Amino acid sequence: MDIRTRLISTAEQLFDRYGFTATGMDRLTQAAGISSRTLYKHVGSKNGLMAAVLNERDRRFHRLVGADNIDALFDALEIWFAREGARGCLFLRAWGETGGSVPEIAEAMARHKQRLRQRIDEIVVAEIGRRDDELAEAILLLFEGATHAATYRGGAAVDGARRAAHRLVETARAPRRR
Amino acid sequence: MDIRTRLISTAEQLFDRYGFTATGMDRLTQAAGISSRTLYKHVGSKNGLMAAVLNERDRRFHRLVGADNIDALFDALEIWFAREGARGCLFLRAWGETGGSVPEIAEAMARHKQRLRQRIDEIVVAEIGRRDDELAEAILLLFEGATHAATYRGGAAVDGARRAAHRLVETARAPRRR
DNA sequence: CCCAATGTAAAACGATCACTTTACCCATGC
DNA sequence: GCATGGGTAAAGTGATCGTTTTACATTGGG
Repeated sequence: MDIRTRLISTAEQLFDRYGFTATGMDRLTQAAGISSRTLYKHVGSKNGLMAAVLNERDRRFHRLVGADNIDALFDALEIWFAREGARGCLFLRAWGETGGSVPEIAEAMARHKQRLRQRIDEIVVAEIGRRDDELAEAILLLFEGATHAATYRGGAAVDGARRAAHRLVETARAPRRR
Repeated sequence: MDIRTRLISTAEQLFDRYGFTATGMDRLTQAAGISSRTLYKHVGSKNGLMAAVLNERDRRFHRLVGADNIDALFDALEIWFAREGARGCLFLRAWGETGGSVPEIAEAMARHKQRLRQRIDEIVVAEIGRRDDELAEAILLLFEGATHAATYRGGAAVDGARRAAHRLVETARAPRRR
């Protein structure tokens, strides 16, 4: 495996499991099986590594969440949690641990969340045949909620989010008479 | 002001703004205006301080979220964010930064989330006159989603969650004929 | 009146932090 | 046939980490 890929992948795992600040560079180089000199040649700094991890995760996330309907969206989330565990959104965690003051990290998070919202917009159009900002916002909130509630409620959180999303889609499809 | 109260209150602010691990004890003692010896007499350790901060926050949170209807619930969240800013759930952040391996912190988070779920159960009963686990779960997810989405979407996230919750309450009040 | 409690200031603890440097190894390619 | 690029190991950088210690001030109650 490519050395940079291995570095970023092991860093992602350690950051996710133990936190960013709490994970030292020694532990990181040892787990990745590379020297610290090589690490700094590749990513420049710890912040650079964090940003690289986030950008790689964003790519991987959107490769998985590629479908165009509600079920596929929450199925993807369920698969993700089954594979890697649920410890909250890594982008928000990185942003929080750095106090929002590291530009590369803040930007990575902003990009990720913006893309997520776009994907949900597309799903809404595929589901009800037109744009609906209120519905998209609600699904985003359910997705975000499931991401974080899954840390303490497990997979049931994803089920609940999927069901609620379906109900909201139904009311959006056939708006109540008044 | 009582010294312990001042300590925990300033610690809460610093932890929230800059992260737990990134906030050193020196910075903490200086901001609180106390010596490190006094700090350790009061809370024993940094983990002890973190747990104390979380437990105090839980008390404060439930004092604010004391109402028994949907609007009051999300109004409380909006007021909270206006007062203190939105940087994600501090309980989840503490749990994540410590890798979930500090018992006092994991327990503080578990208690907090359990109480939140109970409060929402009560709100559901007050709104529709009976228990409804699916509805309560959905509202919890919207609340959790708003808490985290507000970090990057601002107060609009709370509005969206409130509207979605109202729609779900409506469908639960008058279940669709089939 | 003084003892105990509670606070301060400041230094020291060893460990660990992110990061750099020094010195060396070993392929590949002109 | 040797320079060069990319890697290693390991020591060292000064700073900062959480925590403890030493020595001293203040104050309220028996």
